[in-house]
Amino acid sequence: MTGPNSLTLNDGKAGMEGLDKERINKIIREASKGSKFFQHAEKKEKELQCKVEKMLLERKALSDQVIKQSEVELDALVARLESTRDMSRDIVHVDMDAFYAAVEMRDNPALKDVPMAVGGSSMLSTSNYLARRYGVRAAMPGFIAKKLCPDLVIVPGNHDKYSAVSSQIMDVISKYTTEFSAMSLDEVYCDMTELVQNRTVPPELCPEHGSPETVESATRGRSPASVQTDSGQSKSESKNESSHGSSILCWCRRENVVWNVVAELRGDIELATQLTASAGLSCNTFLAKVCSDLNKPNGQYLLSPDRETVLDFVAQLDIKKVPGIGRVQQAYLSALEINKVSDLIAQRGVLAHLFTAGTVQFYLATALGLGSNQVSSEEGKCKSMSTENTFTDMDVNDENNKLSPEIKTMLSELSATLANRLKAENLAGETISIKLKLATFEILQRSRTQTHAISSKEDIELVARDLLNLLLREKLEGKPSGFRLTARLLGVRVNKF
DNA sequence: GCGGATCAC
DNA sequence: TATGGTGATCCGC
Repeated sequence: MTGPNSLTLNDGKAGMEGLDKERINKIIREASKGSKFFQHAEKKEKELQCKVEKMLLERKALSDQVIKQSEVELDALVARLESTRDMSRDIVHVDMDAFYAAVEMRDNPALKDVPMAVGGSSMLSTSNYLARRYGVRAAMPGFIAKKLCPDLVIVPGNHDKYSAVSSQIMDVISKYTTEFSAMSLDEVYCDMTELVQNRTVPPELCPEHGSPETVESATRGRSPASVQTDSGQSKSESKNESSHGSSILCWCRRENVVWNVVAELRGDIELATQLTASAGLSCNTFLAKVCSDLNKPNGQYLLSPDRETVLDFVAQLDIKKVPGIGRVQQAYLSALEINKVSDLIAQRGVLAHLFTAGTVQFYLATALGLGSNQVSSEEGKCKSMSTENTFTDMDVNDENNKLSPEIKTMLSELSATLANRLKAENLAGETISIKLKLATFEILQRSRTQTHAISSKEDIELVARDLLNLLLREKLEGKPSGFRLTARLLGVRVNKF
């Protein structure tokens, strides 16, 4: 009933189907119990439950009539959103399979047949598929992972190496299209539209310009053997199901081409890196991303650029697979018995009263299968830069309630690091923020906007120290003398470049 | 503009 | 023993 939280397994990742969640969650809770992290997570969980219950009360107060009224109003928005639908682009989401773990397995064959993860005892970056069978996954502390899987091998990460491999991957992709953008070292959106168009035979020259049957068999005939045996091929057969009429045959042709282009791209990535990638092929980034997960690992899935096909696809989609819907949204939605994307449309009249206009619009766009269809553009410039560090618990104030020397040293180091990074990109910003995570895991942030942009270590440190002083004074208000504010993380950020 | 929250990777 | 770092965005003041 209650949604996932920081103390339960998030099994949304590929390779984690059919696990014994009960048992795994018990072990996770057992390992966490009593810790400050656990207490904080429990507190947050209770707060969320309260908000959910408050929302349910609001829901109860809504009359059928007022809901109906909103439905009608929202139908205008749905129509407006529908009018923006553009299925003309071939957007591909390429996602490396268990990237960091795969690199380590490639370079050390002894790791190939054992459950392993990359990271340390306090945090894992990723795990291989064997480890996922035990519930071991990214963002899980290593010591808990060890309880779930005592034989787990944890290898320290090597970011420089992953970065170098990532460059190789980008090089391969750039041979296909210049329109791509990397979301991380292992995840890229590509726009293959031009390439597909250049490779597509015009319909009048297409020899299979006959029945959908003909095209279907021709599709198979032209596919290289490696593609036919691809784990995604069986799913892809549905791509021609809704083909009617000659204009649709054109689409089939386009789908066939993009399918083969992406299979070729994945093959080239594997040749260059000995690592496998999965891909989602669709007409916008939202759908492509969802699709890239469906035939993981080492597979691809194509969703036809056909309105009915897209609507059917998103309707049955699990709400937690939607990028942008995290554990909190999921808690709200599941309390409303919204578990599939189709439920969003069915309950649109309710949503209108419980969420902001922006959120409702996002939900409706999602239910229509709409999303961005440009991958690069959109101001690739960064808008903020930050540096933060977690350390063993540290007093923020000294016996005179001034900033402790340790915290001042930390602030100085962070300011220097940030100033160097800013300098490397020739950036300077007007707004300075500090972030403090207390030993209780509570997070506090303070910021100030200057009248001019700054970038030097000294300037940043001066403002940041002032902010930290103000925060300390605020937090010591009404506290007995001898009270110590204890922190586990300090961060500095610059923005408004 | 600010501070808290949420989300992704 | 032990629960990350970076960047973006949104909401309600």
